[in-house]
Amino acid sequence: MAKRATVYDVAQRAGVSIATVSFTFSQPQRVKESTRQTVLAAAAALGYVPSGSARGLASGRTGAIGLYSYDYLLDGEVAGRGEPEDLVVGADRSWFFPLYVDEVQNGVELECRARGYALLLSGERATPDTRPIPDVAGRVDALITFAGTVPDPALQRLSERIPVLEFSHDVRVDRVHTVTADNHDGMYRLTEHLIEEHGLRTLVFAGHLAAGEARARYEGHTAALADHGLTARPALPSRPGAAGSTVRAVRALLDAGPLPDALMCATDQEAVLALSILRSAGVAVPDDIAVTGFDGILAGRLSTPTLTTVRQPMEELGRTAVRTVIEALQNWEAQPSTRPQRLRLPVELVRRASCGCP
Amino acid sequence: MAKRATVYDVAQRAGVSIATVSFTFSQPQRVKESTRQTVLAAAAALGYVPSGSARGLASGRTGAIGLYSYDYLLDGEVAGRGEPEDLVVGADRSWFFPLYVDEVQNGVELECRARGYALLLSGERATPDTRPIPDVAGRVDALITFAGTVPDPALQRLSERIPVLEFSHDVRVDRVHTVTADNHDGMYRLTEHLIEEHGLRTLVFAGHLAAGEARARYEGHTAALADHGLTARPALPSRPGAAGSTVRAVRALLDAGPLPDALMCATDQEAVLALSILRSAGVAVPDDIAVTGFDGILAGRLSTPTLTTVRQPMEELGRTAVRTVIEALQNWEAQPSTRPQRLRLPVELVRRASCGCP
DNA sequence: TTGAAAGCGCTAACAG
DNA sequence: CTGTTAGCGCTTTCAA
Repeated sequence: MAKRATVYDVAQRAGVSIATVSFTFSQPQRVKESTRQTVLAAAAALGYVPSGSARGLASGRTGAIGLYSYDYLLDGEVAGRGEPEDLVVGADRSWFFPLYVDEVQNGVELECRARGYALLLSGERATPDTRPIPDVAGRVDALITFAGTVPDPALQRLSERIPVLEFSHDVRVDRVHTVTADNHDGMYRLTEHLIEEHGLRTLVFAGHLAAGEARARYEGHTAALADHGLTARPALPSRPGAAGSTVRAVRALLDAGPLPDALMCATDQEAVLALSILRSAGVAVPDDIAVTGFDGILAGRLSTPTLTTVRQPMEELGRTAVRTVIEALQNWEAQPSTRPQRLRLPVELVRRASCGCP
Repeated sequence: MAKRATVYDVAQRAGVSIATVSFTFSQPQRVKESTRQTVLAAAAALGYVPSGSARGLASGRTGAIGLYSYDYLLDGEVAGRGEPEDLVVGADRSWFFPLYVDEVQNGVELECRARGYALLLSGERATPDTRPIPDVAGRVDALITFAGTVPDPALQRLSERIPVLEFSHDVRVDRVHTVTADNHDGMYRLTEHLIEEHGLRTLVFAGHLAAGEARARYEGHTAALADHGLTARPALPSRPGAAGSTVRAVRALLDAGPLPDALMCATDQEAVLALSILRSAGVAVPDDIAVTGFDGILAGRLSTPTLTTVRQPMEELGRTAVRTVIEALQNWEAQPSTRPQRLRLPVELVRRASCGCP
């Protein structure tokens, strides 16, 4: 409770100047051993805790990297209106935890830890009564964001001040680094697998094409179909996290007459939901219809049947992002004109039961 | 790249004082509408991003809560020496992700988000070349730690400066709030379940009794045994995260002659590992021996057989912690003498296959 | 409603 | 090796 001790208090108690106190902590070797011990003792006695704010202000560096992510409570369809089918299928976050973003975030955490940076987590708020983007941006040395969480103009501005990286397929802002998985290739191979190994012919894609990743996946899907002389159907609109939209997509499929051979979802989250909806509709997967996902989240291993999917190197995506911004940070003063990185990591096909594989 | 804009730049461009700029952001209603617009326009034009450090220094608040957790690379036995059995059983973190700490952290994140706080993540480092504890402590308004990550004297000191909460069973530092699950009760009931429902008699506990949680679990275990007229055996030393220790514990069991009826592990992490070790030794679970865990992590649902355990309300533990420190923060100035919270959340028995339940 | 001015606690030249 | 001295950018009285 006592007023927190400052460098001045420590300096006074140790009988030295505040500069010496500062050096004792920041550049120990610059201070004579005996002096250092005195200072350390004084600091300990006073319960001195250096102020991160003051340090950041004076040095111009915070030692933290920011991660800006989604608002998980965003899904008004589930939390708010509560459509019956949402409740039935258990569409809440905990049902799927850890999600794609959680695993990527885990990679970010691990790499920050390894590199000695603290990680400042923030994100969209359901109630936009605050302005958290500048809030977090002003407190970190570099910023990492998930696609779609920060508007382009804001990203643009921020990227002029600090290194900014977005997990996204698209390149929309000049100076922003991007890291993504090979969405096109993954979906191409998965589609090809269904066609060649399982002899499926009528394949339907469901996803939210406004998102760059999903669009790339759809393009991989249509490319594979074309290469095998098949024609693509238009994508069914469905959005991960908006259970209602996925329910409607699946229902549309059920109502449209004979089922296609396969339903290829843009994400595992949607696919697992689809599995659950199909089952409660009495449709057998994979016998009546094959279902696939994309991402490789744990929920796909726990589903019935287990989910065939494309696994992204989630942890590695996170680690790569951190490495990239730290590198950018080091070049920041030196060569401001360094080109932003545009990284694409390889993915892996995961054959499980939902496509008909054993 | 341009030197980042400050209040001075914005003030100059808007033709007002820096105080007005500050007010525009912090207390909009105090500024005339037209002035505010002018300031906002100037800020936007300059790409102004308020400095969190300066703000924190001046206001004395950071708007962030710190979470200090384990170093996941800590396990030298796995990463370093690489005992063969560690490699065999796949003892790395990703095998178990998300761990107990991850799910608790998730709750912390969610609640911080909901309450408008940013979350600063930090933790022990394998290489202790830095001093991250004060580092993070100096940058946040309140600190949450996992038991055992911060030495008591440090906790003591920090708790005199900011609200501190530890996820721990023990109360070792006066002013530190604690949140924990009911370890004793959970293990008591689990032990009772094995005795009453499955008729088991010789039960062995494995865990790291130096940890308060594990000790409480062991005590619940012995209490249940005593209440049923059975005698407890000494606990086998095993530590979660230190695969080698668990391997040795299980091996000791195998070498000691006839197997006991059950192996009750202090954590799921150890139990899942035990399952894997027993299987490779040709021992059938639960037929030859029952195995149980504690925590309720996802890995226990994926194991073969699935793991009977006690589930802690992990997300809720995290959320409760955040609520508690925020409340403490609000009382901080008002009534410094507020007693620290000592919370204990209820747990739930989860019957799965590894104890012999269907 | 706005401005002037005094810090907040620390770092980093620059002297000595 | 240590001390002096400017700030770092913002918040916050207190006046006007």
